[in-house]
Amino acid sequence: MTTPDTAADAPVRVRFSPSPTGTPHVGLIRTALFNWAFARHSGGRLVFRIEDTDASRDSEESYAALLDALHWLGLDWDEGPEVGGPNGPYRQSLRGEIYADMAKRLLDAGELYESFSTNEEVDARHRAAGRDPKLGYDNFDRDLTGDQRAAFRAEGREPVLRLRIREDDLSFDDLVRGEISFHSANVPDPVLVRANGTPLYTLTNPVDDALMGITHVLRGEDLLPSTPRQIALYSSLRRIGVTDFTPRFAHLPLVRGEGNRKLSKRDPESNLFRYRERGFLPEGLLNYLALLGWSIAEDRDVFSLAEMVEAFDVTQVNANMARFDLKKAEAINAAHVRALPAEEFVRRVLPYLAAAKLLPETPDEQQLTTLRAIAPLVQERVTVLSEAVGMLGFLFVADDSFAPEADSAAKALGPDAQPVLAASLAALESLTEWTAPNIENALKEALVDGLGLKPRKAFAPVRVAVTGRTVSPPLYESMELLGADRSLGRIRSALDAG
RNA sequence: GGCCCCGUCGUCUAGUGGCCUAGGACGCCGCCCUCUCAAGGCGGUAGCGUGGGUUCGAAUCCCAUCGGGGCUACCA
Repeated sequence: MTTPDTAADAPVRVRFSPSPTGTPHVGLIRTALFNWAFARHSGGRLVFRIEDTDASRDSEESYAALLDALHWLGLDWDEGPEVGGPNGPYRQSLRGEIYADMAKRLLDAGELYESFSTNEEVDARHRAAGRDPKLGYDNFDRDLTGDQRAAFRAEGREPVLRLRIREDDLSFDDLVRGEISFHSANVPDPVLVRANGTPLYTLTNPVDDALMGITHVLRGEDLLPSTPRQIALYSSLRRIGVTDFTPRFAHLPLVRGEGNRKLSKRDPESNLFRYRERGFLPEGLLNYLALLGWSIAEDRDVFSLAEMVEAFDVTQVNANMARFDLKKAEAINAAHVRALPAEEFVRRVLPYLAAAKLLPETPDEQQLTTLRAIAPLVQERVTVLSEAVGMLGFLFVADDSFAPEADSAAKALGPDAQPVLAASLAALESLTEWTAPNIENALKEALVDGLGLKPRKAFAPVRVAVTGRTVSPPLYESMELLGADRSLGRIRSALDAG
């Protein structure tokens, strides 16, 4: 293997370098997370770089979305947009001069060459020689003479710049997969600069990694086939003195959708912000994403980011692809929701209640007190924060717009419910102290002892009358918080409706 | 087609030659608890793709085969 050595004890420098196209994808975030965890674990630095060299696909909205995503998740970076750093600018669209200069140096040194062949010509040559036309570029223009190049120019053709791959063996030792072998015969000289003079990813990515001193490249497996030509470019950059080492590579398994489906950027299932809207906790989603290819211990899968940082080791990452399983993601998230201190849960759930217009942006003390009291009861019943909206609606909705849900009413507020509601009302009206234990005793006495009903039958009508749903937080506590007047009022309404 | 990667319960995984008649988690099923739903507790379901080697011994190493995936742009 001829992989050049990495500077062995150089401090770790990793990077997250997405292209701003579309909405942030969960697979992309997993890559960001692993880079982040690797940097933090090793005490290294994380560079955040935007690879926007394709003006036709990149957008400012996507750029903003990327920043929004990382901020929300709490994944910070040491160099890059917003924080700056010694190797800026960190958007490739702003680094045109750097690439132009680098391309010139490489061209002057003979590491790049002008290529005039059209795809049709390459294709025709393959066919004429009896080769498979799908082989790709045939390195035809490598040794064009000055006269030949001038002749092409005279035809009005502008050349692309290709990398002259000199080494035969382009193998490397992948941190997650071990040795991976490529022979240059299968790696055509790649185009690095377009005919119009603008640089391609094939140039900008390795050049920036070199200029920014990146020691480890952690990225998706989809980029594995581009590694050999990048290694070749590194050799060229070393020869002209731009860098003196080649980074180590780690190709992370791809994240796929249900049923082995490809998780495309259009797929709603892949849209990070969808998880935020549903009320995933950043730490919950990140925990789940970490599980896609990595595990912290044999018998454990719920952990904090700090614990992940402590334990993360990229060489322990699994090489096979992982499917995104929403059920498990929710289960992991639910565990994080339950682990939240009650006060923190309140703080986190507030925006969701506000978005649903259940509470104002800044609730009053009365509302906060109620929310704090019910929080522990709701916390263990939701998997995502947005579920709290449906569960807490009955407490905050205005009385004149309160109405039991149709399904629930049909199930529990039929004719049979009338005597139950009447008995409940009678028992509760005589209560002097409106507390959960008293409510419980009164209802049990009236319904279970009095009417001889099974508990599960007995409380359903009351639950639906008061909370509007067959599924709610515990009934007695809910009624205590709602207050006697409102609770009794709702029972009377249900009675009248029947 | 070519090149490359991958192959343990349905899913995510532990496993780096004996600790494995394969462990955990999610899901699913049952029971317990119980005012609904959760949570919690207990139990269950289910897997080393196949065929050859190597070895006293293989989920672990090798080969083949089958299967899955990625790449194959003047996208990234």
